[in-house]
Amino acid sequence: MPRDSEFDPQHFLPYLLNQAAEALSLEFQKHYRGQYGMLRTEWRVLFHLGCYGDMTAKEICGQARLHKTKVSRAVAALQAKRFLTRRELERDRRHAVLQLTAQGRRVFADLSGAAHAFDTEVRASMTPDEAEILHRCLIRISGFE
Amino acid sequence: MPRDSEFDPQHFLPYLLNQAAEALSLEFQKHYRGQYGMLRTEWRVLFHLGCYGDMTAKEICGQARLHKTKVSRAVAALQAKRFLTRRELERDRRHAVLQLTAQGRRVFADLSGAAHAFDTEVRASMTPDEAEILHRCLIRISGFE
DNA sequence: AACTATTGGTTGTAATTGTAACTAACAAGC
DNA sequence: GCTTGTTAGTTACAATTACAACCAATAGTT
Repeated sequence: MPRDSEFDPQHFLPYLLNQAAEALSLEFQKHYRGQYGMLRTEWRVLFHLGCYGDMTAKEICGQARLHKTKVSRAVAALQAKRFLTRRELERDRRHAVLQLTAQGRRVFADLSGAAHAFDTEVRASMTPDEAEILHRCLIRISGFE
Repeated sequence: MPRDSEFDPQHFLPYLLNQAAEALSLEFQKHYRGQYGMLRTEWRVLFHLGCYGDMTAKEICGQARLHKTKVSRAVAALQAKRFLTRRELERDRRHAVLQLTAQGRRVFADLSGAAHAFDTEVRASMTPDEAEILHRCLIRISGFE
């Protein structure tokens, strides 16, 4: 019996958002973890490289809003799995452009297909209007503007 | 330059949700972490106890959807901080009812006030309609029904 | 060139979390 | 009473993450 039905965890946005995010992430994990033994950050890095093309670790940090140590370790893991290669730039050897291998691209194709299907399924529980508003709110909250 | 503007991380719900949840959680952390040295799970447990009254760890697990080990550790930490006490039930000594101390209630009052203000501020970036739809979608996604 | 600052990225270590195995209390069947 | 099964909660250990210190390459200054 709630003492204060006006404001409880169910109405606190950070909390609710966390619950929802957790629920979906746990569900989708099966695909990248079960099939390819990847961690969440690895999947994200792969997703970014597949969607936006070759880029450096730094660029991924910015785009995906991931800390550089997380990206660094994810890249090392993806490289160990032969999903990507790194090519140092001649003009500045601090940078290394990351590039999916043929195998990496196959994995990306598989997972992004699964992601699309998953996304479609989740959206099936909403009207198009709701989906659009949800998207708009989330973008705004994330601070992408 | 996106290769496939139809489907990218920005349109994948688990991803977007994660970004949004992360952004808000990081922001609100300041309150419970900075002021009271609490961890996220500790804040959640405190929040639940404050909102719903005394209950056992098991009940918190169900309500807050937290694993029992997380709750166990959070309770130990909150107890060490003198924010709650545990009272074993006579009829079944496996259960222990958790109860906020006077100090715990003060902390709860402070933090739930901050939470309310924070929530109000976030909602200020949306129309009431948007807020309501967002809430509905998140509840649905979280699987609370 | 030599000196300092900055940048891209890595690594070490401590803190946190997840998983599974465990303990203690109770319940049910015999 | 003695097994066997369940349940509430804890603990041990492995996996993951965060934070800070670090290294190497480059840029800027003198």
